[in-house]
Order: sequence, then structure tokens, then C-alpha cells
Amino acid sequence: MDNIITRFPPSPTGYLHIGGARTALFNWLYARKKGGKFVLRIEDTDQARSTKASVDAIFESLEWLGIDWDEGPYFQTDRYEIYSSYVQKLLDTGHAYYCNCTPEEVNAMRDEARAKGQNPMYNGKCREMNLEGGPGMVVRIKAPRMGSTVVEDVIKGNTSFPNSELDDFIIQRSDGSPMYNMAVVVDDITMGINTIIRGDDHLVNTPKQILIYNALSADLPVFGHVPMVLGSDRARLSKRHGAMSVSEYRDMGYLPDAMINYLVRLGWSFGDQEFFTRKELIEKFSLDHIGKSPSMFDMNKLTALNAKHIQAKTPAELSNELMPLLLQKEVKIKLEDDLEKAIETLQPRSKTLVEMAESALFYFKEDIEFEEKAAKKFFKPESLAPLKKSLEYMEALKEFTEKNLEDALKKVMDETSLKFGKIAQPLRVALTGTTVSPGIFEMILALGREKTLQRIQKAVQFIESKA
RNA sequence: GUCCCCAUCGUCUAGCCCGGUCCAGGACACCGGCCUUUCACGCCGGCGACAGGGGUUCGAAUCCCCUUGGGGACGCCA
Repeated sequence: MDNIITRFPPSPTGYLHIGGARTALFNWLYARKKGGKFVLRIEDTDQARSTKASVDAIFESLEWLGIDWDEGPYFQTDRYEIYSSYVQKLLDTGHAYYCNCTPEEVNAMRDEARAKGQNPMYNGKCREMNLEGGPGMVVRIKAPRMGSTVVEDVIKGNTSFPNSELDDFIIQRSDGSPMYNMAVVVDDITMGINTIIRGDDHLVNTPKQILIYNALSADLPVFGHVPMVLGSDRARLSKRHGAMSVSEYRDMGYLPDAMINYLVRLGWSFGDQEFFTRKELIEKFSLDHIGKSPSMFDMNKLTALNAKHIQAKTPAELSNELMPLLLQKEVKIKLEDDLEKAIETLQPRSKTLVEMAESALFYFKEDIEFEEKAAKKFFKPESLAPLKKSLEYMEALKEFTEKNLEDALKKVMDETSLKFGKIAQPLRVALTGTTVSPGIFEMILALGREKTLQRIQKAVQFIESKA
């Protein structure tokens, strides 16, 4: 099929969660891969539960993920006239009818059906009554009673649903607003959607929608139903499983590229490849390697992938992402500070941006504090000599290079007969306040001459004051 | 209850459509080792799965059936 047109139709009754994000991603990726179009549609016909805040949250999350749309956002509430004109068509062609049964009556019918061991359904009481439309009446579709409806699904294969399980479901409420299945089909037809990838909770809706397509003599789109994403307890992902909104992952320091990489791989595979750039994903994504079984969301794997994406980025790219986090922590980055160099030293040892920001602080603080435990262990009187000598030789260097610094510390080693570790650890505490940091030389280079010397001096004073 | 979907290491998955190359491969997690100035990174190794039962076949993870288990849907929600 040429001119693939896909869509993502969230209902704005909450934030964008993992499952929704993955569905959006699949549709977006497929459209991008095929050079087609991706349409965003907001399904806000449930006025009681839809909120503007949710709409904004969804936009924000999509934007963060880098999922852009070519058309829309359309709002279903702006399209009521279109829906009613299509309902009228169905009425005119005898594919639908008015019904004045009360909810209580319908409930009774359902109970009755259930008692008989059947699927709870409307019994078709008004089907042949040819009622005139009027206030308080709903419109129902005239569903076939015999035979079966086959859903051809590119992911699940063909599935056959007995029509006896379908009732004459409501397509228009008594207030004139459309029901979900009607609105969706009308939208998908009028928007030219020809490829529908959605959660497999919709698989059982599909025969109903096919019914409407047929009644409207419209061409069927290609359907693909992707399995659900489950939480660690094997139940559908929910708030119980901690962070749910996609934007919360941003706040936890995950990169959008890592997020989409993880999300796509959750259910889709490309041989043994685990790591994908955004560009690769667009090149390689396809519908025929989407799995049929539900998958569990695994934070560990997301985190591991995030670490890999952090390593794969350039320091310049990361500095854009990191800057806001650093500012939140109230450190001042000065012009002479080499943020990118600092980032480079942190890349292999940060799993998230939050972690990276945390461990970058020592580079930029005016005044670092020595951790008590670290000072106790490494700021002993015998550390004084190597620190002083290090300071002396470093001060003597015209400029700092890895080679220079190494030579300087070698001299210290020779003169003090200490092993490298005995010199490096006190230095590390002096420079960072802690016992954990990037390698000594790369760190000094990123820190710069001035701060390095100042901090060693301060450490020397600290030890002397204790003696 | 009724209908529908699904089933490979703890997790994500490759392999399944087109049976033999699979006493099942990769990744995450976990455990051990190497590297080493700390912590990481990296590298090497280990643990670990075809849900069960029947069939078909010379041969089944791969095809068929049943059972079991999990998930979903049955709304004037989407």
C-alpha cells in the first residue's frame, strides 16, 4: 500500500502512559518509515472525564519523545456534525434504527442473557419497530444475527467472531453525541486512515467497527493489534507499578532516545539487535516482527539502555539536557568551566541524567566539602607529604596535559616511595570531597588548573589544622 | 458466565510461517574473574527456558488436538 496514513487517538482522561506511548510510537515509526502521514486525534467525547490538562500532558509527552504529527490534533468534540450526518446515512439506508428502551430495560435484558449462559446483550426489541427519532432516543446499529465476522490482523492473523455475540450496540447517545465505535470509524474513514495499529484490548471492538465500515460501504483499513504492556505483577500496567506517566521518566533522567528504543523493543525485534538510534528505528521498523504475547515493563532494561544512549551521545548533546538539571541544583556554571569535558568524564559512569548531574556537582561548586568518612580515611598526617608535593609539581607546570600530570605524580611517587594509589586517593578526596570519581587525570583536566590547585591547597590546610 | 487473544531463561526476545544446521542464540538482572588510582566502563566466564499431555513424522521449540496458566472484552467509557 502506498501513502500509509496512521494515527494515534488518545482520550484525554489522564497522562500519556507507557502503553499509549508505545502505540503512538509504532504508528509514528511506521508512517515515517513508509514516508506516509501520522495523524493525531484527541478522542474527547467523554466530556465528563476529558480535561484540558490531560490534553496538554499528552502533547508534552509526545513532544519530549520526539513524536511529531503531520495532521491534527483533531478534536472529536469539534466534529459532532460529521458524526450525526453519518449516523443519518446509516438510518437512511436501514443499517441503523432508533430505540427508546430505558437503561433499566436494557440491564434486565443483559441479566436475562447472562442467566441463559450467553453474552450479556441488548435483545433487539426496537429493531423492527421503525420508531421515529425523538428526544431521549438512542440510535442502534442493525447487527447481523448469523454468520461471523473475520478480522484480518497483520499481527495476530485472522480471527473469526461469531455474529451471535454481537448485539445492536448504540452508535448515538440520546443526547445526540456519538459513541466511541461510531466516532472512530467515521474519523478513520474521513481522515483517510488506512493503517490502524492499536492495543489488542481493541481487538474485540474490531468486528463492531467492521460492521460500520461495511454499512457505510467504506474500504477496510489494515488492522494490527499489539499486545498489552504488563506490570511486574503480570497485571496490566497501572499506578501500582510506580512511575507511569512518560514525563516522569524524563524527570528521572531518561533520554527520549533511550525511552523510544526501549519501548519499541518491548514487543518488536530486529534479530539480536538491542540498541537503536532514532534513525535506525525509522529505517528498520516493520510490522512483521511484532510479537503476539504481552510483555512486562522492566525498569532495569530501560536503565541499561539509557546508560548506553548516554554513552553514545556527544558531550555537546548531553550538555543541553543536563544544563537545566544543574541549574536546579543551584550551581553556577561559569564561562571558563568546561562542561563538556566534565560530561565526557561522567558518560561511562552515569545511568541517568539525574545521576550525571549529581556526580557533576563537584566540578562546579565554589566550595566543596570533604565527606567525613573520606577525610578520616585519606586525610591522615601521612597524606600531607604527597599532597604538598603534588601541589608543588603541579604548580610548576606551565599547562596541564595528561602527560604532564602523569610525570608530576610519578615524581611524587619516586620521592615519597608511595604507590600510586596512596597518592591518588587523597588527591581524589581533595578534589571532589569523596572517594568516588572519574579517573584522576581526566578529572583534573576537566576541573582546570585553578580549581585543582585551590582545592589541594585547601586540603593541605585542612589536614594541618587538624594536626 | 460468554466471546477473543496469548504461551521459549526471573525479564525483553531470536528461532516457529518454509520441521533436521537448536542437547535452543542474544540482551537485562544476578554471580565469579580480568583490567585498575576509586567508582564505573570494557572484556572473559557462570547460572538459567521450549507450560503439561497426546498425536503427525525417520525426526518437532517449530505442524495438529486437548489441558493448564496468563491477558483482554462484554457500558447511553474510550
